[in-house]
Amino acid sequence: MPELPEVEVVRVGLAEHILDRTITAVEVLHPRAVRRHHAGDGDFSAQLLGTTLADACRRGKYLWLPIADSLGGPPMVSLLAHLGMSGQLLVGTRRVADQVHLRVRLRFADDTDLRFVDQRTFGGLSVEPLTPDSTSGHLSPAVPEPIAHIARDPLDPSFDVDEFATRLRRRRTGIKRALLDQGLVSGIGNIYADEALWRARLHYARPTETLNRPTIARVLDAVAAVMREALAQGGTSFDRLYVNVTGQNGYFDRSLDVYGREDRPCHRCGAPIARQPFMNRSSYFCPRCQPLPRRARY
DNA sequence: CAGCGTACCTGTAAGC
DNA sequence: TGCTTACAGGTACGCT
Repeated sequence: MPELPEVEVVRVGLAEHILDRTITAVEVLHPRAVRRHHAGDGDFSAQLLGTTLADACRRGKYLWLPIADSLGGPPMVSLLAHLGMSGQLLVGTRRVADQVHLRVRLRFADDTDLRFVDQRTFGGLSVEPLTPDSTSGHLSPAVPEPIAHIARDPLDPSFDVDEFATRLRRRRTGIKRALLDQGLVSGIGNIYADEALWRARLHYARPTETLNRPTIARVLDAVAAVMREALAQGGTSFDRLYVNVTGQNGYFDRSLDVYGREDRPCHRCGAPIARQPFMNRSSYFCPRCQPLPRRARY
């Protein structure tokens, strides 16, 4: 469930299903799933056992669940999750059979459980200290230490457009590479980058230093709009790897304008959508609506 | 040090 | 049919 809308669908599901329940067992079935927890899987389990998860938070593609403080103060640590390319967080019960790629399970006192299922094991869980937020904005809730460098995402009310524009124009790269840089703006992945650039009519290799303020605002508006629309449809699911906490898939794949539509007609002008290799993957775009700039940065 | 290429995994689908 | 290759929603690390 990789990009922001899909992760937000999961966050909402976690908030509805697993908060304020005592964790009675922690099972790490694949050590790679907790490789970011440097103290090891024994410590990972020990830090969670007997606690409750107080909230479900997200920035970009990262999720975290603050652990209720035993003395009643504000949480000091949190369970941090990243879904990588194929991770799922599923709410189940004792009677649900183990998934093939089940990596970690937290059991709760009421017979429900939270399962981290991940085919490719690029995702993972860890327990991390919470630290005051260093990014811009008036509200400064705590964030897990390893994601302190992750920028705010376009759906964050404290996202600072001016700061983003300044930093973007200092870059010497193409617009798509910049949009995928989670330290500059978070939550955007390969699907929504291509969809937003199509909406903003910009080629993915357009040099960032050539973008003026109105154009940058247009790109950000396109990103936010496509993400809100995707969220309303439960996210994008090409296959059963991408589902919410109860195993339901999203429907935004039907609304995609360019991603995965090579050789099919552009929804605006009818020209065949092009696909080009990009960062070991693909970029999809309309060669007529999004012409190659005179100078290009890939 | 910013920017870019590659490695990390497993599975599916297409090509021969 | 079976083997090989290309590709997949992401990030981290090493090299230049």
